Amino acid sequence: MANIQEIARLAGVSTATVSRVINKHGYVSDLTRQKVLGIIEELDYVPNANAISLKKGETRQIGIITISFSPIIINFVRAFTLFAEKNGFIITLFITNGEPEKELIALEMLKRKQLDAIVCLIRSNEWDVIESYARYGPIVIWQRLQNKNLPSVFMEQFHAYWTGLEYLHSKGYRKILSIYPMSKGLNTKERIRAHSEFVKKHNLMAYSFPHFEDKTLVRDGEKLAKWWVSQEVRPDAIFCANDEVAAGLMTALRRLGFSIPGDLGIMGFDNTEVAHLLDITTIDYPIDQQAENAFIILHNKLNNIKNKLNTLTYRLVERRST
Amino acid sequence: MANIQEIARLAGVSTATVSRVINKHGYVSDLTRQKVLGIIEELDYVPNANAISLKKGETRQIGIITISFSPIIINFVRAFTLFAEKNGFIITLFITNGEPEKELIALEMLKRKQLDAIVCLIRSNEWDVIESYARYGPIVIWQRLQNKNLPSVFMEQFHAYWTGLEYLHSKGYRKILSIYPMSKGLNTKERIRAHSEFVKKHNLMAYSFPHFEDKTLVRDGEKLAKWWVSQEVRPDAIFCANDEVAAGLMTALRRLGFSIPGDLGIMGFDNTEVAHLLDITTIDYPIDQQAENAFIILHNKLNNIKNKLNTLTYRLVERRST
DNA sequence: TTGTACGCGTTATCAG
DNA sequence: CTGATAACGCGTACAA
Repeated sequence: MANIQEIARLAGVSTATVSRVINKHGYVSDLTRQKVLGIIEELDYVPNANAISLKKGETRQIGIITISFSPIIINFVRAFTLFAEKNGFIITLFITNGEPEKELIALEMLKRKQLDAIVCLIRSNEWDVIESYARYGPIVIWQRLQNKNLPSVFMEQFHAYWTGLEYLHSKGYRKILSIYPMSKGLNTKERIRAHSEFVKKHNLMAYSFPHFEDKTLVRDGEKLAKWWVSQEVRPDAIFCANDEVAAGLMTALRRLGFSIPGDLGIMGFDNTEVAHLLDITTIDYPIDQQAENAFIILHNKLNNIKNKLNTLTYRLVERRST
Repeated sequence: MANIQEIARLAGVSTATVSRVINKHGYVSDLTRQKVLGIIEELDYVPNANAISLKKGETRQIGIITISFSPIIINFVRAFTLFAEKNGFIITLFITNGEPEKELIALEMLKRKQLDAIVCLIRSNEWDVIESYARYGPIVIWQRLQNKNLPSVFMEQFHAYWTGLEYLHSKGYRKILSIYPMSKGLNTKERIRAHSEFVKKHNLMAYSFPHFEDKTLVRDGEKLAKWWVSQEVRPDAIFCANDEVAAGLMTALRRLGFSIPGDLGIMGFDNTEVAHLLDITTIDYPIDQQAENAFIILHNKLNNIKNKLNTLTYRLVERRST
């Protein structure tokens, strides 16, 4: 396959000139530029990416690690990809299925200079393992974490959750059940804290329900519907871990003939598409801006600059499920 | 960061020796090997992947292109990744969302030598565009296609589908409705052909239903349930485009109080996990072997060898939905 | 405006 | 068993 030297030879110029034409650096006369471009066209020449990477010490590839896909993850990836591509980066996806070795492949690629940076959405290895790779290139985390080597774009959820609870209270709900996402996550802890302080503040200790954690799927919501139906004393509102759970819960109950919000108030979290579709009250959680922040952090580290991050703000979106 | 020269200097040997130690080529005395390995360990050295790629003219990275995820695609990717990793390749996923430019990113990476080969599961560009990249490296296709530059691992579906239909007939079903997957696909055409010949053979022209295409999701199956309920003259069996549609259909109908297979026989296709889970009769479609074949084809082309492909065989899996 | 020459980090050939 | 050294293909001072 043709290389830069062949182009140079055929165009009757030096490789430096060809390089200048390709990269639009420095001065090249129009005549030689045309000449060179002609040959490039003719030979269908493209620069060898590996040579460039070796020379520049960067691949302009960023890896994104996740265990699997959920709507909010897809949104994050989509948004991040947009920003990255605008800046000439390519995204490589690593779906680990929870296997630590798969995650290590990405981490090793960072170490071996095949990746310039990594975004870790949902990890499979212990934090200290991931942290040990931070010296090889910037790694940004999505989950909440306090670690000076692993910046995180998490958004504090206590107040957002509190806002949701207060809203439900203002609508007259008193027997409120909270459904929590991943049990190991700090966000879950924050929500639990918000809920228990809320219960204390309004003196709602009397209404206690089982503790539901690790509920993040539509199916979880559907199962929840069965549970709700089977209860003697039912919650009058359920604040779901995310919009998917809320959607599963709502559709399952309606299918069984119950009325939402007549029989039960339902609230989601994240404001993903399904919440819009099914008219579910939810908390808008600015995932696009988190993705942009993730990119800005990496970009800053890569270029030793200090562009400002977006300040993230949640927002209650009132719809017709409450 | 440390490079091979520094290791050589510190170990008091030449870079050639260090390279030999790393790659386990040729002869190195135990003593110097230990010495070199010690320094490598000490400096936490890893070879720079870009330099190796440049030198060897290969990256040992294979790209997989798909529009999005479905269970069967996930299975393919999982299986392919297994074979690839066993042979020292890394997989990069390109999820295009149907945008041709995203697909072009992968294709361009092949051209620029960042990818050694590509598997195209579901394309977004026209075939001739994809074909024009075949000169830069092996590309294997999943969908059915006749093209000498683009080998395909598709599996002929006419007989498999025919087998399914004959099975339904043997169980006494006469009013059989077929649901088809992607309308543009050749597989759909094959299935339509099988169905119409089947109808002719058994003289079932009297029972005709609307034509359903592009049904591949659980949701599609659920909608189908509504349609079925609303009909005056109902099919007595539905041969679904895949297991997901079958699953959606079955669960929705059971939820409405119908009995499967009492009121309706349901048959899936692919034999993915959900068919096992819900006990759905289906056609086992050996996706793992297709994935392995895809890898074998690429591997053969890359190394100019001729390993044999698996011969693919479908199989009817009788369960309790018919 | 253009060319020369070196270095990026490896592997592999050839000589010792 | 080990060491020089020439590629691999490109970008870029520095010189002209």
